[in-house]
Amino acid sequence: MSSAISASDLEGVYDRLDPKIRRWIRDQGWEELREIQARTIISVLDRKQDIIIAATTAAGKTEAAFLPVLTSIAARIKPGFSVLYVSPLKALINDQFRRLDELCESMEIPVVKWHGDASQAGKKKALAKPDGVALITPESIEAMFTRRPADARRLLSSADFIVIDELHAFLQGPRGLHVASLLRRIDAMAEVPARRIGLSATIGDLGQAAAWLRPASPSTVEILEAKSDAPELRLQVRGYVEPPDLDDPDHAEGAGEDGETAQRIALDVIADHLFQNLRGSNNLVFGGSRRTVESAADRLRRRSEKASVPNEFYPHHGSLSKVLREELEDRLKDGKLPTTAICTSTLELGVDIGSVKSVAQIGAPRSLSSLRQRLGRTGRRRGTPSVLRIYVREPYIGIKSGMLDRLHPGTIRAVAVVRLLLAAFVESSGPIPEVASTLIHQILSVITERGGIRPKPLFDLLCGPGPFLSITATDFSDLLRHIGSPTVKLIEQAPDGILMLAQEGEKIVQSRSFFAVFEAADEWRLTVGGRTLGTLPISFPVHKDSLVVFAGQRWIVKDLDEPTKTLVVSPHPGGVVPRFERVNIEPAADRLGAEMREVYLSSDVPPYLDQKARELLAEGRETFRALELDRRSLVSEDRDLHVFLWRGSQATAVFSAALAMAGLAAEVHDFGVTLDKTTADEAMPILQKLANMPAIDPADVAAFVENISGGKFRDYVPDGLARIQWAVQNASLIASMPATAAQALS
DNA sequence: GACCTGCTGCGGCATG
Repeated sequence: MSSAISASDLEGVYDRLDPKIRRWIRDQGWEELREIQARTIISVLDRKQDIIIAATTAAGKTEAAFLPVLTSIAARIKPGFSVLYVSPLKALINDQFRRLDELCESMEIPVVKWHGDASQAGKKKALAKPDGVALITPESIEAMFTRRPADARRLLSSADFIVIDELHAFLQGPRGLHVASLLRRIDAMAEVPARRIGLSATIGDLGQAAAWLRPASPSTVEILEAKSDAPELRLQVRGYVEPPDLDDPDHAEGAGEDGETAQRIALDVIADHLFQNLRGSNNLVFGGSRRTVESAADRLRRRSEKASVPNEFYPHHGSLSKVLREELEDRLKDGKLPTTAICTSTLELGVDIGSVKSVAQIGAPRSLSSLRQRLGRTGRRRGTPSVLRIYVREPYIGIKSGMLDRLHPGTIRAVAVVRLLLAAFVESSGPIPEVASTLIHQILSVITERGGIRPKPLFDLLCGPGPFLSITATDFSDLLRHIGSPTVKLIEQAPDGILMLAQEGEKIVQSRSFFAVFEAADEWRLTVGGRTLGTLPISFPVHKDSLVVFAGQRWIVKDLDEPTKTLVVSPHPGGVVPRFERVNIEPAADRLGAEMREVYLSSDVPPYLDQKARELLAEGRETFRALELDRRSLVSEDRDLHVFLWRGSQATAVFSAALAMAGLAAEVHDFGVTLDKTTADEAMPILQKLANMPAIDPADVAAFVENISGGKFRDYVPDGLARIQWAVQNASLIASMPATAAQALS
């Protein structure tokens, strides 16, 4: 629900703030409140609903929320925290603490950082006299519930406001389910449930966000959207073709031979361009994978050495040690030395690194939500444009090349993504396969918190409107029976019906790693001179004298200690870029698939393409026309059959499951699916049958999905429940399958 | 042909 606030309402808003806050505002040198701030002040002070504040990164959302929230709690004397600020990142809490501490000090409102790295002293003080604002992570709330339940009630149950920062980060994935469940449990303890305020920059579907924030009554959530004047966007899409006879481009990337004699792969040429254009200013280069980040950082450092200039290019990703990452973040924020970070998605969210001159992407992105978040890092000062460069790598086309490569999907996707960016499209969130796994986590947590609980109150506490709405009472009792069975032993039931932890459950809950709903893999720790550089996957083959590229430099393994999983390394001129595992790809929305088709059908040549990208676009369109893909969807190649669907990754996966149900094994890709050793004559009757189905029972399709359950506790999820959840979450996509099959036949 | 995120309580010791 959006509310109109007239100009006359906005007058006098400033005077409604606490005098000490007004003074702080004057001290900041602010001349006026932003409109979003004024509107939030009115909503917080005059109304009672929950609020979502959707505004660009630099719009002052946090202040918008905290100025009226602090005004409203200034006179409170009730013990317990008045405000909980929940953040997905510790670093964000530290940034926020710096901004809030001074303001709150003048109001004599205590602020405490409550996360794993925060000082024990601060937490102890808050435990003794809980009051004011707590800045906390979801995992620390979980820890409080399970390790000190009495304190959790005392500290959390009387909050007036719960502020959720980076709300969009919680709309997807198991961690979002986790936070939503914790909020529900906090409400259940409270006499009066706290008002919730969600802060976010990019949200594709505000209705979805409102439903997350207040599941029982989404329509009551007030949505405050800032009309932002987006800065001028300067963008370029650059095309690169890998050299011929590159059997294994990955290996070539890893080997990093880019001397004059060796074959120069696309990344070498991209590195030249980055080196020439980014030196002298602060920039972010998003590499897409840790491997590409290390490869690019290594190349850029060597270019600096060769040119005898100080290196300005440093890698940043999740496997690098905190110290190395913070050194780079400080260097960016400080702004004294020109700095370019080559990063994965680590520098996408929140953490304060100041404004950068440009953003580059190696590889066409798939997520508009991510891309917008990344772009938000540039053009933050008034009058400065946002600068975006997308570098696309395409395989060399020879006689043996397949038609999917000849369609140059990377180039087409880059154009499609830019078109959707300009159309202000942001994807909404899709199914979450970790529902049942996360419910098991919360069942263990509540039993630990309460010491024991009967099934009915447990169901009422966790299920119903909220993250586990799709779990019925029957599903729930089936799940309890399964995890209480003698073979699983997570829980057991006393003769009086009370559920308690059993042997395995005890073990899981006692571990420190219980608090997070996501898993951490076993890793090697790389050290040099006693200093930790970061971690490598345990599967990376290492032995004494192995060479490795890491943290943007080259190393040789001097020693390895198996029990502590430590590698001692020292600098070395050679090195191989490690693989960091994983085989998934970033999901694409339905709209992106459709937009790619539009790009093929259009003859428009966007001015932001460089010469090579123009050629690749033209060649891709030529292939599209030659294959008559404007008119047909089934194309045979050798003994395989391609089915072009032009849909997103989830719809394509569901289609593949529907085909499996009909007896056809399919491989999924960006365009649709490929049927191995199948002719069009063989496939058409099956597609026809699918197209003619008046209704498909989702359960029938679910039966053919592999690896159907996800999450940390997936091994404890009964197969039947996993399939029911998949069917429920994908019901509307499944219902669209006959139409999709008919489309493929037309 | 992916990425990211988080962490208690206790004993023992040094320091102010």
